[in-house]
Amino acid sequence: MEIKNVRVRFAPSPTGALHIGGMRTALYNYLFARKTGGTFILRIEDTDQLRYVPGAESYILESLQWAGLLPDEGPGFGGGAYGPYRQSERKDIYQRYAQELIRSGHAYYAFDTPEMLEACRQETQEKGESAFKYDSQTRLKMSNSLTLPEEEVQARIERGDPWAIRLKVPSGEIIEVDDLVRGIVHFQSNELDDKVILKSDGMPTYHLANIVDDHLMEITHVIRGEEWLPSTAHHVLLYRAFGWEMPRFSHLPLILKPSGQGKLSKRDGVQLGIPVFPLSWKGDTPEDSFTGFREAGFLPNAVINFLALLGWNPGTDQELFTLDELVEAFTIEKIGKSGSRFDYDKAKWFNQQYIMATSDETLAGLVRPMVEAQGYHPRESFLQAFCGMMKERVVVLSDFWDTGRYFFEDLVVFDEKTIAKKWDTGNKTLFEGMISRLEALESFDPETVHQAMEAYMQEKNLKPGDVFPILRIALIGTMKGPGVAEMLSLFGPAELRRRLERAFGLFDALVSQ
RNA sequence: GGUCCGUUCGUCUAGGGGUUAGGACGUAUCCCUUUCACGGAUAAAACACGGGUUCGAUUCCCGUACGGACUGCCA
Repeated sequence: MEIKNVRVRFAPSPTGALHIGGMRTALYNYLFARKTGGTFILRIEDTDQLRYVPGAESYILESLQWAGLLPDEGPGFGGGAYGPYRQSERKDIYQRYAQELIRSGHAYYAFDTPEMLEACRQETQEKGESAFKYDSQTRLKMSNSLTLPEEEVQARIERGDPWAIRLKVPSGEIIEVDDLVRGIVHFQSNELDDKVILKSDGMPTYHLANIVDDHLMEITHVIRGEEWLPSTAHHVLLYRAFGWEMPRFSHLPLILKPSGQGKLSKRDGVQLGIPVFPLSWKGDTPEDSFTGFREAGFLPNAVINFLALLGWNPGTDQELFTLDELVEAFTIEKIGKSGSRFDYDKAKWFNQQYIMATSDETLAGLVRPMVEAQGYHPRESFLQAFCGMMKERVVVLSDFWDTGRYFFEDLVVFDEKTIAKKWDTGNKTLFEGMISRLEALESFDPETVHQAMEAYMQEKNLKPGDVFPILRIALIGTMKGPGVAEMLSLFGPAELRRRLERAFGLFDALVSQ
């Protein structure tokens, strides 16, 4: 057999925001392409002008960019020999091939309007029969170029009557699909309906467009969602009708709702308050607007890592992967067959792991806009040190501000219970003595600060429990947070005196109430 | 309803004719510790059911149940 270069495509429809499941499909295609030294192609399937949503295509591009899954070919990415990559720009190509199918007897004109078909469906449903299907059993009762005389067909077409082209599914055949994930799947052609392949508006349906493009673009492997498995039989028929070689198919398991049943939908995101899209999307209505993983404070590598392991695993205990490591480990054979539930807790865990592994400098760059949006402009060294001591205490990027805001602003609320229990106005002079001692320090690194405190505490016969909780709350208002010496070091002598004196005043007021 | 796909701890999953059925998230407890986290340790927790095949099935086959996808001139 001829060995061809692998060419795979990610073919989303620009009907809205790109779902996280689509993101995973893109990822697996990307990984397979990189692993095999092949080509990763982006194709925009915009043959449905009714469902077309402006901005969706750029959303898809931005999502892929954010995730680091850049196509080798696609709209705006070159690869001229195979373009264009938007199906709406390939209309005439599909029409040519549809005509070829008519000539070879594999397809026919159908004049039945959507309204008439709807009536047929209604009727069978009311009679309690199984759903109406336009197939080898019923097509001779409908109005099409199989039942109408040749002259009538011509007359209708010339008159401008609307028509569509349907695939003429042969009867009595067994169709075999050899799926790389699922093995061999059989279909009886008698069960298949005569799918519309060219719509009355002159656009192809997915079925035709997908086969023609995959052939013309020399796609070798089709990796797509499981929802396509049932129509793959039609696709096989199309390849046969054209006499074209088929790509290999791999149908990916679905991503399921976090709880309950069914596949993950955008509704789950808003209902549970969790992101199910890579980036935020602003639709026409609040119900059609979503927060993305990026805006929820996730790092792209964490999302990629999480997604990669949802339905695939390398067969080892490794959980953390760089993109390059994923490429190295990825094989289609290791893709699972059953649907995977979307586990947001696991996603957060991945994010935390990635944040901890990110340098303070990089983190500061990500956190700065959030802090500045609040009106604070910390020194870079301060911000970096802040990120360094907070990064193992946050899960998403926004936590840096949410749980660390009191490093920038003066506290207005503090852990009153602990203060009521621990604060003794009479001890204030002891703390003031400690402040003076610290101010006299030549070096202000955490280690020196800590030693000075220990020495002072020993001198004055103070216990850690009498000192640390009070300082901690006086500094940032809460019992949660980095080590006290670290924080003192971060603030430096002047700011530490300011914060402590202000807080002690607050404590006095509280206790005297 | 019909067609197709699937089923190992709560979740993501490894494994595969003979295993104490392994790991991770989450949960609980403990250790580390000035707090919180991080890190470490321990624990509870799974082969849907019924028939075969076999000396032996969680693993192979067939049913059943359950779940899912598809069933548009949507993709």
